[in-house]
Amino acid sequence: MENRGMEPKGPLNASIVEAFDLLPPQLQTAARYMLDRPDDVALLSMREQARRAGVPPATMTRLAKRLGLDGYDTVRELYAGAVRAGTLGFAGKAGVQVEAQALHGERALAAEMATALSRQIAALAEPAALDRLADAASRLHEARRVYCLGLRSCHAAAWHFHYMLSLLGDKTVMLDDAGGTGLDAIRDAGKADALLVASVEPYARATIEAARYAAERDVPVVALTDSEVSPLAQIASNTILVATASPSFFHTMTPLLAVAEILAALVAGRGGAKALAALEHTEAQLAAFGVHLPRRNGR
Amino acid sequence: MENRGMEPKGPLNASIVEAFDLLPPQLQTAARYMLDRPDDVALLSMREQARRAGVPPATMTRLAKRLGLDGYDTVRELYAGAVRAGTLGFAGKAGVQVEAQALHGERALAAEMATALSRQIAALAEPAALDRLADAASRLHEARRVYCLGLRSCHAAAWHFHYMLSLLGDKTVMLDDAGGTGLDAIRDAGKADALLVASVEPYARATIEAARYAAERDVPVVALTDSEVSPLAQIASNTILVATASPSFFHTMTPLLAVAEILAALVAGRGGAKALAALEHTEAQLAAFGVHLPRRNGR
DNA sequence: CCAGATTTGCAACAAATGAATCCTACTGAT
DNA sequence: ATCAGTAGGATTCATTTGTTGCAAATCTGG
Repeated sequence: MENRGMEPKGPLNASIVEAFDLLPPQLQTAARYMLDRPDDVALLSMREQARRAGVPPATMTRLAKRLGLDGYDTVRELYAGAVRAGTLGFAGKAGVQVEAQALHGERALAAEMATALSRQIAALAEPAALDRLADAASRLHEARRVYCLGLRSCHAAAWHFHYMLSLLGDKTVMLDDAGGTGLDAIRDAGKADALLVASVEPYARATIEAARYAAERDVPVVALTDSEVSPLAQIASNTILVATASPSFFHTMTPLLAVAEILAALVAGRGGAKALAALEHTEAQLAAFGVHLPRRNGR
Repeated sequence: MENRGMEPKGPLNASIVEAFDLLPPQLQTAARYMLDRPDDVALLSMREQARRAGVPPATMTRLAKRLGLDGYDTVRELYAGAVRAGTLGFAGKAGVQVEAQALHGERALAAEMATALSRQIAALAEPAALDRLADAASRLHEARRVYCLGLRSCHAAAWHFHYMLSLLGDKTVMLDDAGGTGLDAIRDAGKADALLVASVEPYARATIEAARYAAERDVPVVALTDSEVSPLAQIASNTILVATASPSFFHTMTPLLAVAEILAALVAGRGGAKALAALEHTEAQLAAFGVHLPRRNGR
């Protein structure tokens, strides 16, 4: 993040991209950082950027020279100029832009979807929503095990939540229908566990039934759903509401995923240093398996 | 610490104006400079600002303390934050909220994540991004079949794209590693097909290799990735960039899902009435199977 | 496998930064 | 006229900054 954005145009992006392939690995990570967070380049000291990029300070200087500039100060002046000119500005304008300049057809739809999503997600920062998120995170944190359930359109969010927490340990269990075994694993859930369940209209019967089953067994149910009066909301002990309306004729699941990610982050945050250690352990394991392409440094 | 939603410029403007009359002359010139050039406050060193304002450096420090802050570094951090968020206006409202009403700990993190996501997604409405989305949609629409690939953290987005389009017919094929069969199905892809592939840092080796394989066979590759210089971007014929930065220590996949949804909507839109008919057909089938709860369900 | 070139990290450096201190100049009330 | 009390400037100090030199590590071609 930071900010940074979908297409963070830095003044040097062109040069960087062009030279990138011929750059040695460390310089690539530095270059990459500059591409990813142009506002940092303008606002932070060089050493601080080096710290965040995970390279020694010298690398930043070397990169600057490699790009044909005098030193890193020159780089920063360039990016500062872009900030002043508003070239770096991400969105914001976009919202206005969409309404002002008449976009037509496909582009208009895409732009409308993007701005709609943006608003819906921004709504999650409202105090009421924050309270619900914090409460839910607390429930999930206290649970011995968290069962994750989401079918059909809600599968992506539930699965992703499970995936994120699985990086920190084996606290979560994904409930899915693979192999026709149904959602049997929910039978193991007890009072000390919790069920994270996502469902939006039209509510999948299997989802609701599983949630009901869990609730009857006094398993705390954390529901991600689309309405205060959804069948899930009535079962659940915690409910988080997400918007699903969209300019297209599909429902959107993006706010749902956003909530899933925020919840996962909060739960992980409660884990504190232990969670971080677990994450590093996982990463080390993955690295040992060669799952990922080599990345010349961490962070 | 009052905050009215949308001050035109600096985050301290209100405090400054309020205190201005009671300020000694030299501090006033310093204060005026801060009011006039908020950009400089964020981008220049304190001494440099003092130089330009025509006051000794000490004055700037004194002004900062006079405003109730620790020192001038604090001032600059504030203005830097405003540049990151404020210059763009729009969802920044919530961001201001975070700073204004002292949110602490968990809620603050949640709020920051939400606003960051909101901004990252809003960035998708920028013209450059819209172009890329439209081009990619065109590619996918023309393809006979669309193979969808995303492993690990990118699985959710790839799967959801597949799911959405699967509601409209069987044009898409999901490539996953289930059952250890690997990504073999990609072998069936040909020139007339397309591969939609998502991968962000750290790039999963299998994903990149599969994409490379496809590209070598002249299968058009539409890449959803996080950087212009990601290994995917170099392979792909179409690239769409998404932000993954997040205040939490996880990468966020929400913008990725947003792109997936927008793409699916665009592709569906190109299908026109036929797509809609297919959707209704699917829904009828699902209803026949009793997959969903009856719609009128409340209370 | 090795020589040669390149890349990389560390330590050192001078220059700058932001803040603290000291001291003079000024104010206004008595 | 005196004398607090503040303002403002210069000086100083401990940090931090951006850069460079050098040696170890790494890669490359023969």
